[in-house]
Amino acid sequence: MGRVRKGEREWLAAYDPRAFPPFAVTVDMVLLTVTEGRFSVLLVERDTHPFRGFIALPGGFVQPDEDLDAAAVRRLELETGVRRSAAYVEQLGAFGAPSRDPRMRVVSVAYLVFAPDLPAPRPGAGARSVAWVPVDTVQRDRLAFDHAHVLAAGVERARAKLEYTPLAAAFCDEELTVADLRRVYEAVWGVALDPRNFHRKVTGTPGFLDPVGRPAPVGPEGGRPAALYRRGRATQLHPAMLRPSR
Amino acid sequence: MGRVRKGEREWLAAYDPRAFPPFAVTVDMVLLTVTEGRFSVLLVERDTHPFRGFIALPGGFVQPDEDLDAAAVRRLELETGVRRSAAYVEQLGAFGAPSRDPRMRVVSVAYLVFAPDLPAPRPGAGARSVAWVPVDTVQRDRLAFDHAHVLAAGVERARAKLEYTPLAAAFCDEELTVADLRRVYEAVWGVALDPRNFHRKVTGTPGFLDPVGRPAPVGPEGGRPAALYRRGRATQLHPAMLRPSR
DNA sequence: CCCTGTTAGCGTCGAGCGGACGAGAAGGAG
DNA sequence: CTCCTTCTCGTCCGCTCGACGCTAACAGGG
Repeated sequence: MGRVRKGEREWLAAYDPRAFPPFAVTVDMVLLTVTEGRFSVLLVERDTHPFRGFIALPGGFVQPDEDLDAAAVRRLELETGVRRSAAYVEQLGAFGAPSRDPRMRVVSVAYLVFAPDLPAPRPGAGARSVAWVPVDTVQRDRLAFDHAHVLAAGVERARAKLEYTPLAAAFCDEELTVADLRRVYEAVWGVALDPRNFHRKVTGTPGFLDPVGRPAPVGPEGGRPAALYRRGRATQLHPAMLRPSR
Repeated sequence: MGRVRKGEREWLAAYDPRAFPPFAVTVDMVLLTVTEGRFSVLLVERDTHPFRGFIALPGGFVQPDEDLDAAAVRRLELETGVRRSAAYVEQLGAFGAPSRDPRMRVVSVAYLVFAPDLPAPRPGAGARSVAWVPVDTVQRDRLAFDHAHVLAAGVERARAKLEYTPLAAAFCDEELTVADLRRVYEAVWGVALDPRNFHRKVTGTPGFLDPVGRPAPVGPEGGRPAALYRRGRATQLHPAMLRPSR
């Protein structure tokens, strides 16, 4: 709540609640990761009304003195234990159809999070269970509220973001190989990419990846060890990494 | 407000208002156009508290049973007389810092609108005056609330949208010439574009412009009459129309 | 040791796109 | 007519990207 300026107190006393219809404001988190080669979203099974027994995006009410972004980060740490610095967080948009919550008028501000591969978190309050679910296997008709719509928006935003930002690295550990990054693109876009052209593109884009100068341990399938990289400082890709065949 | 299901009434009766902190929800409109060759935004001068005398984006409270998008469209017609079909409207995002409104906790959902060149509208309720202001001459420290932040987000979103969508045509009349479209890009991006390469690019992208088969009247500076086009059916540009020199 | 299978990384070729620019087409003013 | 304007088409060249060949560097089996 903002500070009240001198001289406005009388005016505030005349505040007419009918002119300021009350809303509840929530944050809903579209938490995305790539685990076991699948592009997945964190979903909870609700244990409270409304939509008890339905699956839903994690979320909750914004506190009276809490910034929207802060509420999202708090929820993120609550649900997954991920600190903000370890993931990428951006606002997805506001969803506020009058009928989206049967209890009362709720406007939900959705947030999109790219998280590295994490162990499945333990259920929080109000949730029966919580799990990473591959986005192409989500049962949309079992999703609570308008979360099918929110999830679809988040997935599409994520797919587009990989084209013109280096954010695919946000799905990987701090030190990563070119193949790690390629597997992120392949999982999120659902396509196979040529490893050689991908390597040329990624290593040739300044600011995308910084070499560590040390090789990664050999993977389970053998083969030549890959060089390790860290995320670079670029925030945009020029030119963009375009999805094939559109 | 959603319908209450059977069996939930008792539960609703136990509703604790402290668990659902009340917020006010508003829409703020970033109305953009190109007029007299300048990329401009519609701003009002406030005549009511708070921020009386400051300039602001047009906006207002969302009604209890009103969808967010519907509130934005209502505001659009109210402020400019533009019907939804004549302009492009998309949500920009939610802005909800706790201190953004000194009266109470307000979450504002900002909308971005691309409108064709319009006569300056008449002031609405609570506004002393209303005018199209070139975005590069806006006095940011005279803007109310966090509208400098909202406006900056809207302008940047608009500049990016022109790269990968055919929405530049939303700033033009229904029938337009390639030069009309080029002047939109030049005004929004603040750069000069080569008319010949622009022509090749625009006419060579399927679905961007559909030829009408009729020439436009000769402009004030003379020259060969340009062919008229209408907006095509494409929603994305492939490949994108990239800004020069980045 | 050699041979094989794996992945990593480099090189090459050709199609296509975009920036720089030339030149003709089609109008008006004088 | 000349001169100016803008519109439209065409050429050249460099860059990027898709397709794909080839070598480098590991592990494991014989």
